[in-house]
Amino acid sequence: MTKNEHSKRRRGKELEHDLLEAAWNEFQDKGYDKLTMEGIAARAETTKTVLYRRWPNKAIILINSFKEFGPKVNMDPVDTGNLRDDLVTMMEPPIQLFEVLGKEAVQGLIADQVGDQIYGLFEHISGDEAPITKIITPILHRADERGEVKMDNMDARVTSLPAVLLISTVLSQGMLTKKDLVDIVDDVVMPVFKHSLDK
Amino acid sequence: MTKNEHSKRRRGKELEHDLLEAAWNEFQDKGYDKLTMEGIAARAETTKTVLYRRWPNKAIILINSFKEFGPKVNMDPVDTGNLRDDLVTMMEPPIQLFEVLGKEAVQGLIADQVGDQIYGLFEHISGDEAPITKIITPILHRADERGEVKMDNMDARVTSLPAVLLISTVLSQGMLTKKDLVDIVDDVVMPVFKHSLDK
DNA sequence: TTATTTTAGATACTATAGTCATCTAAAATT
DNA sequence: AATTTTAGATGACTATAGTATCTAAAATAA
Repeated sequence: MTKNEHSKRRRGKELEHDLLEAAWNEFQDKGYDKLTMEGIAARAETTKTVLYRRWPNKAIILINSFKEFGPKVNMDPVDTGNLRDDLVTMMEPPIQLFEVLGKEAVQGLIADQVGDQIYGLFEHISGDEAPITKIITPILHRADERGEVKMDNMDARVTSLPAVLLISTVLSQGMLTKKDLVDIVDDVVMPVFKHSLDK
Repeated sequence: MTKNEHSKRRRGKELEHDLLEAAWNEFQDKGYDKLTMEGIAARAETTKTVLYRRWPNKAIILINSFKEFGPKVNMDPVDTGNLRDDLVTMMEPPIQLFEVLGKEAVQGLIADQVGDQIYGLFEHISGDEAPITKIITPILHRADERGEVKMDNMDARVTSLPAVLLISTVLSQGMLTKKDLVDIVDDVVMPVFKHSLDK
């Protein structure tokens, strides 16, 4: 044994905690592009093998470390009384996320194919459903009761539209502002959702 | 000189042609995931540096080799007389593209950040405009003249919607069928485009 | 307490991306 | 024909991802 001579060998939850903490600190110091498996392992005083045993790549590690060590982003259930404002409100937390993680990381995460897990960063969501589905479903239910939409006529392509447009905005602009949200909702999402009434 | 003893040193267009041909053949043999810069260079009897001098990565090389050596996908200007059918027709060529390149390659190209160049595969498009813009603009002009839309009220987010939805469908399903096109147009794009009339 | 099982840790390895310095052939210019 | 310029050829190099294998510590079962 060459390094770490005095410390006990860590295991299980304790080790996992230390690994994710190292990943989070490494990300803060280096940024997403310079975040490497080697770097994380070195900071945690272990080796890549230990990381790969748990997570398949740095995108997944960062997501998990964010859940443990990142700032808590408030994602309370929304109920403004009308669909349009519910949607805008629902889409605000990702802005905070971009502020915390930065453009480079968010684009990196999307490029690394974990864009659809971005909503999963806000809370622990159980089951196999996409996080966006879990969040939008109660909003649409209430809108349906008020007669604003007809859920029976809305499929996954339609209900996932807010997430799809958030992601494509970030990819094309490297940015996400409040105005983007409002435009997405007013110019695209609302017309599509309303269309569910005339079928 | 160790290899290639008998052939003249190639240059300029001739060399570029050979490199792209090697890339296309290599892609046909190995598939996108196993396509490597080394492999392409070896097949062209040269080295990676020669490739990197021209193109930054394998995604861009494949796109360029497709333009030279891939099958020609018909992308005639569309004019069915109504917006809805123009849109569906406009979106059909990508299906052929997926048939030729395969799921792995298309997802790879999108992951490698060149998804927005997919429409550029159908023809030589000049200028800095996104290819999708060039294709959809005349369609929207005619629709505007017929009173089906109001172009003044449509921004880039709206006009790029067909391309965004094609890409997100491929990413989420790894597939693109005629039914997808029809649903995209009828359930999403048309309601959004029509909405430009009431502002 | 001892034997067994599990899993962390260390080392070495392969594959690929991408860069760099240098050499040299071929084209362009004088 | 001689010289200069351009750009292709080459091998070496670094960085990182990801894997395979072996050793040893900790947990557990006996």
